[in-house]
Amino acid sequence: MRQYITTAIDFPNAAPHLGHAYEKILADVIARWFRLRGDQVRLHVGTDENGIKIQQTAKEAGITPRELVDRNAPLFEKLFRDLHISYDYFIRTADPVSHWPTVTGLWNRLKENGYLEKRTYTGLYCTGCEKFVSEKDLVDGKCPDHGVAPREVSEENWFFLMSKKQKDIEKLLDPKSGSYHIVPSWRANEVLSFLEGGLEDVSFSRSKETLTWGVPVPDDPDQVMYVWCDNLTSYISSLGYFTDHEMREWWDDAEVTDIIGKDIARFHAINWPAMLECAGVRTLDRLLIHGFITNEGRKMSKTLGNVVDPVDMLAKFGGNPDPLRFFLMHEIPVGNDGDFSEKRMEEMYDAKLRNQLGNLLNRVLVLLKKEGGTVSVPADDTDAQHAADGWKEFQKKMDAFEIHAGIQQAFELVSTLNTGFDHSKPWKLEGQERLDMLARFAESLRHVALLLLPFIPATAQAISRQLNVPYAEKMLEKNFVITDAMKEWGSQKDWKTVGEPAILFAPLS
RNA sequence: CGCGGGGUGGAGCAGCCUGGUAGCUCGCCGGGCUCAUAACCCGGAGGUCGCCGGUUCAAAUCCGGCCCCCGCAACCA
Repeated sequence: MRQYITTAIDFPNAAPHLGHAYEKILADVIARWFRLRGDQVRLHVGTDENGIKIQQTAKEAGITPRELVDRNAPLFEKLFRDLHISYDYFIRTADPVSHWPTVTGLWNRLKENGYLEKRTYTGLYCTGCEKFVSEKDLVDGKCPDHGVAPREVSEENWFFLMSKKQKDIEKLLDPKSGSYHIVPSWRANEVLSFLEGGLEDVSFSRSKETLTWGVPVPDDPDQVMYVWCDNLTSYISSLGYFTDHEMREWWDDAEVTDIIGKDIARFHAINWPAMLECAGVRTLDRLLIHGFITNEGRKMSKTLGNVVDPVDMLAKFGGNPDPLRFFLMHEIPVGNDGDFSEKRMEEMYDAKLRNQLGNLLNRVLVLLKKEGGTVSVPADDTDAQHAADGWKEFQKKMDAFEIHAGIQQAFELVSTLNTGFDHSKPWKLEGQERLDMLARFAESLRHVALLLLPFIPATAQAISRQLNVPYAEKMLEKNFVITDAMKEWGSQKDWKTVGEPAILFAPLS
């Protein structure tokens, strides 16, 4: 099966923060899981570089919008690489070559199909908000967020006639019979109740006076495209849609999953499929909506100055992204908001990664090494059944996008193994009995490493290398699949010896 | 009646969809082990699962009502 995973493209008016990191880690874990189960995967990330806010931020900084995005977009790309996000394509919407032709193509199709209309619109416009505001939103005649009075603006804009799509979108999102599914299902409520209120037409362009930094509207030199037509279209521009290098197999013949935050759920659930349908492109299959991350219980915001920099979190662990990946995936149920706390993260690092996982690996390997380091996993029906049941349960959770439950299961197994290790006291056993017992723990750890592979890939490989399992070197390749044989107890007949034990996670100084 | 989420031992959270011994991390008290990264294991104290009512043999879980907190709507993922 082909899987195309799209994520929200990020706004590069400033450096990335923890929220950006969270979404990409979540998407990456899902992408990795799909690959590991044998799917072909394409993971899409990028930056949303057009718009008035970029224009303004650049002006304040005394640079051009181009300079601003060229300075910030690489920060995102570097962060994603440092976080081990296995993306396949990084799109930049200010790129006239890779992005714009598709946007123009989509626009033309919407227009040809009668879904775009030019209208005169008069209203109060706040440049800070980049939108028309209604009078009831104002405080003392001023925008409450920007403290300035909006000015009355009358201009001609293109509108996307989304109201025509009310019935179609209702049908598409119907929880029972629709083809577009929202995960987790409870997140659909907000979208569905918004739909009940009736869809309105959407402003799709701005006059060139207010917006210069964006995609030009075809055949209308005074108009520049507004965010949604431009931004959402990145998901198919990266596939070359409406150009001579279309990769339709990644859309038409793939399962398409869009991963985004709750703030923009409405646009991705409604506007995007509406646009696609009107342009004659098939709609997507799944919308995964994640929550937001608070810092010590408080909303992260630039004004409060409590934004967590993911680069700091990487540096704290010597550049290893796994403690952060582990924390975010283990602590935040998919869809829910989650709280980040540096103290809590340190606790979890010590308790789970260092003391439970790292220490277990070490005690097994050290004892095995003392016996010469040979491994021969004894056949055992009970062990085999446990392994099979565990994998079945794990797959069920992962396939249902209960990512947190998947990683938690892996760590429950680690905990069980620690208990079992103490109870079976292999250090007191002799000869073959001792070797057999240790081999069982080594084999269990082999399974643990495979379970952890989507979440903390570098660590999973490090464990497998120390164990010296035959496939260890291939685990991080994109075509590596967890085969049925690998899930089977004692299946690795070529696995004869273990490698050198080494500290997996060092104490934080 | 704008929309959504939440209220579970000292702290932070899971469980609720698919009712049936209330679980996890940290902290506290005591014990064990000595293979291991001052790590690991066992036991204990601490909970009227926000409140009231209903359904049921059985409710943290389902239904109704109420109280309180937070977010969105209105820069920020």
